[in-house]
Amino acid sequence: MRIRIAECTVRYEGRLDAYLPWATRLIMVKADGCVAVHADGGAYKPLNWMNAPNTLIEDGDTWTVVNPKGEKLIIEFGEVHFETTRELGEDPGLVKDGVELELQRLLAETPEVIEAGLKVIRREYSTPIGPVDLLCRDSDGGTVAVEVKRRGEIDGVEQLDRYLEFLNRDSRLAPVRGVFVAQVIKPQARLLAEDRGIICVQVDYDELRGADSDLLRLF
Amino acid sequence: MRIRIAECTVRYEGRLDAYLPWATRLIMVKADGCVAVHADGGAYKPLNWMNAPNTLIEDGDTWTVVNPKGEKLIIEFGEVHFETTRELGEDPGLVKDGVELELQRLLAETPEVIEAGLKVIRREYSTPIGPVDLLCRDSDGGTVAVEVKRRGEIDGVEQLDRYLEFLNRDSRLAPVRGVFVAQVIKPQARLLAEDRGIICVQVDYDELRGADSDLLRLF
DNA sequence: AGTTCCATGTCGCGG
DNA sequence: CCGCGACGTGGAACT
Repeated sequence: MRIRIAECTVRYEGRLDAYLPWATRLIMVKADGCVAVHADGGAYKPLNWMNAPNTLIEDGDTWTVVNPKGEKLIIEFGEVHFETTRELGEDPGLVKDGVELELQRLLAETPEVIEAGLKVIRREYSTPIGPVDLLCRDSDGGTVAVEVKRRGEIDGVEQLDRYLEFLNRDSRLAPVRGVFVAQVIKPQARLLAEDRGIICVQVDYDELRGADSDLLRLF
Repeated sequence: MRIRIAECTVRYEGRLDAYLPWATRLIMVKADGCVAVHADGGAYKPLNWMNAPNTLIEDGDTWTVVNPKGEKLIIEFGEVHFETTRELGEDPGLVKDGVELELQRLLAETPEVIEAGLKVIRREYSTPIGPVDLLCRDSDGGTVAVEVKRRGEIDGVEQLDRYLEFLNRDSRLAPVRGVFVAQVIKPQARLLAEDRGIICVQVDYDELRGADSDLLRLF
């Protein structure tokens, strides 16, 4: 990794055109070749950047970074206040927990938290327009399509609605009800869901983890 | 801005739980207090971060960053290979060009590139479910809702369809046709649009700029 | 390579 | 502060 703090202007020509006037900024060049230009504020996102793969050409006080798509980043330097280079080596990477897939796995193990008597037929049930998170059967023998989201928003409801439209064309499954499950469901999403006859269920991740381990303790 | 290159582990507890094993990384603390942990690769996004506003507590070789939402970032340091601090000052900020708003502005000035005889009634016409980009009247006196996108994808068509559903309930406007305008329109979006009776129009940004300045030259 | 969908999305604007 | 939509979204998983 190479770090430079310097006076500079930056021009980006690609998906849009953008320009940064003269100021002091930090320029970071990583081992994979990606370049990021940071200001001293405004969160983790750089002001300008160029992702790998790309080519960095140094020509005096001008750096030109181009990528295969034809996007271009041109940095013109004034005074360089500071510069250093250091190899960091490979990173073992991030271990995550608590995302949608985990939520789906927990719900697949304890579908009764969604609705009493609900049984999972298939996870990731494949349709031509994408996989339904959980395909279930309710206590009356009816089919239920469950869409799981961490946060329930309007596009998630529409996604489920598209699945339902398709599933209901299959005479072996029809009629299929929809259930929209999320940790939080936004009012607009709830409204649209109700309008489309889709039931909304909010679940708590920690409770779910508890219910899950309670269930496992029975065995 | 403060920069440290060091051996470290990082734990994040907040919207999810995540953990980074021991490795050499770059830690960046900006003037506004935000913290980012970078590996030597993998684009501009840090492995872990905490945005402002937050509080950084240094306790020996452990940094704890907490924010008002209760999210927490804990960095434990081993050997520190390098450290520097430097004030960069305020950044004048980025000047952008060529985004949706600009496209919308250009189209509002030359709506005839969408359809001959089209006239703009209102930009950002407000509805309870959001603003319609351009509300127009066609040469036959019919109402036309135009949704402008840089890239035309399926969710944009659905957005327009929701607007149309609403606008058609207004007897002063109905019937309202929909026109979906974008620089590129994906096949799936085009298919869905046609299915919903929505017309698709592709426009070229540079041509539009040309048409716009041609038009201005007449005055 | 193209497409779809998730994200600790982030960011900015308007109510 | 919430809601909502754009983003040079980026990134991963799957076809």
